[in-house]
Amino acid sequence: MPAQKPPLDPRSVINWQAPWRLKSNHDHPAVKLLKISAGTKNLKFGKIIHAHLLVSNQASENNVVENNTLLNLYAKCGQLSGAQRVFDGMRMRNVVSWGTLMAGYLHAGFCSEVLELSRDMVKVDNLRLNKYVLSTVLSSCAGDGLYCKGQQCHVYAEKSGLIFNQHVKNALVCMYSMCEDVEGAMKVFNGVPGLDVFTYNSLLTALLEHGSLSEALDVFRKLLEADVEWDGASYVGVLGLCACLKDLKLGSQVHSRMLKSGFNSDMFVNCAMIDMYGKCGEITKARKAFGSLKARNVVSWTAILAACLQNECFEEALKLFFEMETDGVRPNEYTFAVLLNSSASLSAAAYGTSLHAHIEKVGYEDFVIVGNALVNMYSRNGDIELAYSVFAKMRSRDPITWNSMISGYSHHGLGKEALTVFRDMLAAEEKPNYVTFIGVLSACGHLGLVEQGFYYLNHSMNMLGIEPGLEHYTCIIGLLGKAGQLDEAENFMRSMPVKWDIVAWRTLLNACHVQRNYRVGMRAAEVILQMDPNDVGTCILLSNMHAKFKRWDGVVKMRKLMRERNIKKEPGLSWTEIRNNTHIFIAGDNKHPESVQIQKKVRELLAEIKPLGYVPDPASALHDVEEEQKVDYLTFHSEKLAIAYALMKTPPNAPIRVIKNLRICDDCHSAAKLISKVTNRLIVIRDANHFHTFRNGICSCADYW
DNA sequence: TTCGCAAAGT
Repeated sequence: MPAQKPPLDPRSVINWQAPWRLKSNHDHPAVKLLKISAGTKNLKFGKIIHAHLLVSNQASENNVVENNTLLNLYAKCGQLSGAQRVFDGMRMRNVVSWGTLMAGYLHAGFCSEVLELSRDMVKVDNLRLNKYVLSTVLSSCAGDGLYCKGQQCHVYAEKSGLIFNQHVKNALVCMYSMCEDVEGAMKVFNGVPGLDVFTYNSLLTALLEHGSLSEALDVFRKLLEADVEWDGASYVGVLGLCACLKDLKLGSQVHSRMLKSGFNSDMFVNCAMIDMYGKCGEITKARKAFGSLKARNVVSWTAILAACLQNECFEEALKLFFEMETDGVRPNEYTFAVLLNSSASLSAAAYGTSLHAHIEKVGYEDFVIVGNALVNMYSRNGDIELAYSVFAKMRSRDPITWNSMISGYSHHGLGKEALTVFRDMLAAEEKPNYVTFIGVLSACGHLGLVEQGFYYLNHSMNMLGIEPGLEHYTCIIGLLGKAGQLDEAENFMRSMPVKWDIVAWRTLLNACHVQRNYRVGMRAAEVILQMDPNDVGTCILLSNMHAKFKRWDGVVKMRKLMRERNIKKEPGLSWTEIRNNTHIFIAGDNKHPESVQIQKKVRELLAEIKPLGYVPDPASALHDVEEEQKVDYLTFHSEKLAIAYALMKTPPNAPIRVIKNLRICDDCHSAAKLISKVTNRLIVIRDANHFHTFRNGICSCADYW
């Protein structure tokens, strides 16, 4: 029976007149058209062909190739039920039929169904996995994080020799990367010869995502040696590497390579370029890259916003945000996350709050990254209660959400609350990571839980396969120091095969300062000054310590040393936000228009707290100011001025929030405690390291900071 | 019949 002429575009190159003359099924015009429909995802057109086959009685449940093509059409177009119907109706099936259906499920995100199908394929039709099916199964393992299944596939790939197939190898590398087994991924990468650009790209991207920078650099070097041609994804990956390394030189080289190879109009590559320049501190070049874009989308706008904020061009960022909206590009969750995070590092509390309102108005509050950024913003702005209320309301959370809350509580000295959230995290079956334990260990520090801290370090982390790092060990120093076990802390440092940095030794020195252990403190200071003879913080702490022990010769010696080496401390600065305006105070400052009233207010406050036991601490005298300044320095430390001003300008009962660039000194700390009592105000001071929440005469840090 | 890429962060 001759084929009917279907209602088709006459320009079609297919010969409809004489299909019977064609020998192979593969060349059947209907099959060809179905392939075209699938390739262009044109379901409507494909359905017409399908209907035609049915009407003209050409459709046959025995024609495997034709049915596979049909199956592929529905699978590609995301019509899983249609694909499944075709599959179920086939009397004869081959590996391709199974593979096509599985690819459909994979694409729609039904990874476990893919694994089920692969089992059925072996069991029901007694077929073996080929390179296509194995790749699809591996991708499903990657998508669902099914590490063990993925490893079984690896064994099968080795045994069957399919591992030498490019796609299988790429899928394996990808599986290991997605299951966070960097070593496994690198093993396949290094062990099997013959890599293509996809392998490099997917491995590089995955390594960057997991922060394995040295391995990423390794892969990058091999990519250069391999002399394979880069595609867009290679540029994106390599630029991402430059951004993480903050390697401007390498980034510029990649830029010129990109210009030569004609990838300069690729949107993805250009966004990565803006990001790279932003992260490398080259805001001018980031701006230039953004300016030369032919089209802008929400990603490129967000990238330039982030670049501005990272480089502290705050006003420009606000201007750009406005421009973006007038340009008709709507901000999305990433844009809001960028803005929130910068208002957190700025501690622009009022801006953060107004952003929150805006976000709720446009309905972006349910995105995890936005929730995370809100938790972070409120916590960093000193409002841990609001941070928690956002956290509690979040519908979905990721490890960052939990970590932000745990470390937020820890920074605020709320160890008990931090550990409660940690327990909730475990109960929610979220896997803690490297960062989680930094927060957990510092919470143990606040609570003085030495044994528990060591248990987390030695057992819990080990069980979870998390290798402790310098930050964890430094938490342990803090933990021992806080518990007053300074000799133990020092022994721990001297016996562990850890490359301690200045921060770790300063943690010990600080503990000695608080616990008044002159002996260990001097030894710690000696080590630090060997590492960096000009470490300002240590010189000051050391001189304070001498003063505490009334070793005035030591104080004089330190002062002399600092003068000789021209070690200048940063001037003490405090700021507070009142009705959207930020007021900055410098110790002993009389340039503020209301400085007379402010100083009067400070004197009043100090007189008020004197009966409660406030005694000026001479050891703190030089904390906030240079020695040469002939001011009543103790009285007019910057945080005292800020507190006094906030008390003058805010309604009774309103909490007071102050940020200070240095550590708060003993004197201001005890004054703030008593002021919170006599004025019945909540006072939150964020200093260089901690949050101090003063309430009714007590500080959240329990006088240890 | 299969795969990878951009903006946020603790």
